[in-house]
Amino acid sequence: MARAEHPSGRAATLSDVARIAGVSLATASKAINGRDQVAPATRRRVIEAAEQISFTPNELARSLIAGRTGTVGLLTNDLEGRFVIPILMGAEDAFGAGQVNVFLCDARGDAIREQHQLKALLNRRVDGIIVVGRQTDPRPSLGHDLPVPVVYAYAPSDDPTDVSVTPDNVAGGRMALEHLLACGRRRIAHISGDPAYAAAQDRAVGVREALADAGLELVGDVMFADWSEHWGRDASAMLLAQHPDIDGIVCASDQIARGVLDTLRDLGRRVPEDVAVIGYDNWEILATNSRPELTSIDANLQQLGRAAARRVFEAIDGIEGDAGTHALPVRLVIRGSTIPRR
Amino acid sequence: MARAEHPSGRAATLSDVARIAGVSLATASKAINGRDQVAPATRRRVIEAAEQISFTPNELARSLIAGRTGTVGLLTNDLEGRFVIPILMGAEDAFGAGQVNVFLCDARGDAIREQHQLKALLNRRVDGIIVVGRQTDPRPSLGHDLPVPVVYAYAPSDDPTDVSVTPDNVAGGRMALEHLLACGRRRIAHISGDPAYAAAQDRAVGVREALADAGLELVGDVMFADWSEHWGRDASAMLLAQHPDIDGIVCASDQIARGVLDTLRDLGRRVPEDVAVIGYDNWEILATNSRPELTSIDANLQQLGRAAARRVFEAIDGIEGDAGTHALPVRLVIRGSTIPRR
DNA sequence: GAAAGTTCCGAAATGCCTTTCGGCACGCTA
DNA sequence: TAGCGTGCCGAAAGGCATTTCGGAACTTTC
Repeated sequence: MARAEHPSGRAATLSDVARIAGVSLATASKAINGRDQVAPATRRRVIEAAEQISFTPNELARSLIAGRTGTVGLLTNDLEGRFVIPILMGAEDAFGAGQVNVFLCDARGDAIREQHQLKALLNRRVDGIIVVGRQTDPRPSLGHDLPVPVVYAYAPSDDPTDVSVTPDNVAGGRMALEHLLACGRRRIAHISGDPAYAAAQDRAVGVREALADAGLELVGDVMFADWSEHWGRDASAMLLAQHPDIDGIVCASDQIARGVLDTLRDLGRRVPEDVAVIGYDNWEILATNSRPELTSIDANLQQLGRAAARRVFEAIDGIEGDAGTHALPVRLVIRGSTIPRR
Repeated sequence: MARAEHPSGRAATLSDVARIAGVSLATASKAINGRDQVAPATRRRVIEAAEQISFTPNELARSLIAGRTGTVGLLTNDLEGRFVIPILMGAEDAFGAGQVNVFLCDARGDAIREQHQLKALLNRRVDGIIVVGRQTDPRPSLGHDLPVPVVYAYAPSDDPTDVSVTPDNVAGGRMALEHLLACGRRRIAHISGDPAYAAAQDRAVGVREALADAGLELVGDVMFADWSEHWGRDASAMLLAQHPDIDGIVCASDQIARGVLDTLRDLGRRVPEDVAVIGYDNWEILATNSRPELTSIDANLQQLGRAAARRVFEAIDGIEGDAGTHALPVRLVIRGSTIPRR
């Protein structure tokens, strides 16, 4: 096994360094941490000694004194899903490599397990917690009797006095529709996902609002079912049978949009010339491999993660964050399914 | 902000408990940790006191004494990719919720950053480290002068004296081909991905071996380019133009297979009746949404993660693991692209 | 040359918990 | 009643690093 016992048999400690350098613990500590009250020559001696035995300060002991650990817990229920990861990356990014470390816990959707994880995190004295949900539906709050700040990301807390950050799905729906309008489309339908998801409802609201603002109406009703390609194929087939004159489709996910593209192709409709299609999520692997490539709404999840991390930071530093759910802006990524490419 | 200062202003400590219960620190510790040498009545009193002020032992102090922290570092370069997550889940799973916690670090492919992360992990005195690569190509070893055991997952270490676990790509290629043979196919081609990837080469080896064992030869050469749907579409178009009589295609990824299915559909070939297609990775979102659904090879990544965790465990407990790269079995997932479904 | 002021270093306390070991009190045996 | 064993509790050390504060050694000033 890749394990090399140090010569001493244990990791080097500060007193080892002090002994070798011929100074006291206190002096060694000061020298290494760059505090003054240490003569340059002494400092050099200490640092050399430290390097010699490759001393690294025990972060545990440090944390014990400092009262903060420089760790943050990330509690999720949806590692499998693709939404958590970018958020996690954003958070890790914001925390800065090496400064703060993230404890990752996946509760697998089990409330008991979540409690366990939470307790473990608190025992480890994390400085803060980010809770990442699997959908944008509100989730139960962890409560307020926790000794550390908590920020909810993606899925907001159901308690309005908690701090939550979530993507702005209404704005996303609106943005998608406005793009189709800008592309000259007027007969637009909306194929959505599972109606039980707040995300589906919110995006539909945005779509409707934008249409109303333009003095238009949706062609047919919003079509709800699930988030799959299958549904995208079926829904669009039904849609075109009923409304052959349609010229734009807003899809509530890229998967749905992929299905829609398939059907349109089968039916001989050209995209985007005959029908423009826009997806949602900007899941690159899907969006950039379709024919044509898929215009989509990107929820800026990495930025969401950064925002969550920033708020945790502020709270740790004692800055009062404003409670409530903060909807973060999304962005449009234009590809060939709405605007023809050479 | 969701932060409730404890009445005392700080988290409860063991001495608080002891004071309230009217016993000494030592007794309080014993009572709470279920050690004997404590009278039942005393124990009860202590536990009540602890609950009253919601005391939770400071894991930091504990770790400091125990010499082990119950934490493991997971060092990766590929959070974006889809391979790390199942491995991570498997590892988390094996470690058991609440027993061991995982520090997640993403080095973003930057060696400097990786060094930083590594150092941070060591400072935090993790008990072990799992290194997860982005491809199955060997990666540089972290070296042997580390005070904790290291296990490499997915991407093996380039140092054969390290412990590595990786999926068995040769067996996977073989398995894919044998399945096509079992389906009665004899004129089989292989569309692979980026030839620079060990995974692509290994799978091709397996395919060739299995063909040779059956006394057959590959139709055409192995086609290498990249892992995309685009390539799958283009490659299969070329293939069918040259070898119209083909009846089976092994694809080195599900993405490629999706492209192949598209082309076959466009050309009016029925799958699986005319041509059977098998993918690789068993990426459900792709495999179960295609027409027909895609038979694929699953690398059992979650199990890989568990195996890595187990080996780290063993090493922590002082059990000598056998060094070298361990290829873990993969499995076949049969769907409609090779066997007709009603 | 003595008083005052700098520099630099070290002893000790601190944070929180576990564990060892000594000792007190009680009950039992001879 | 003396002696011994047993059960229960507490003082103190230990793990690692930081910080405060007192003091020794040296320099400056008059």
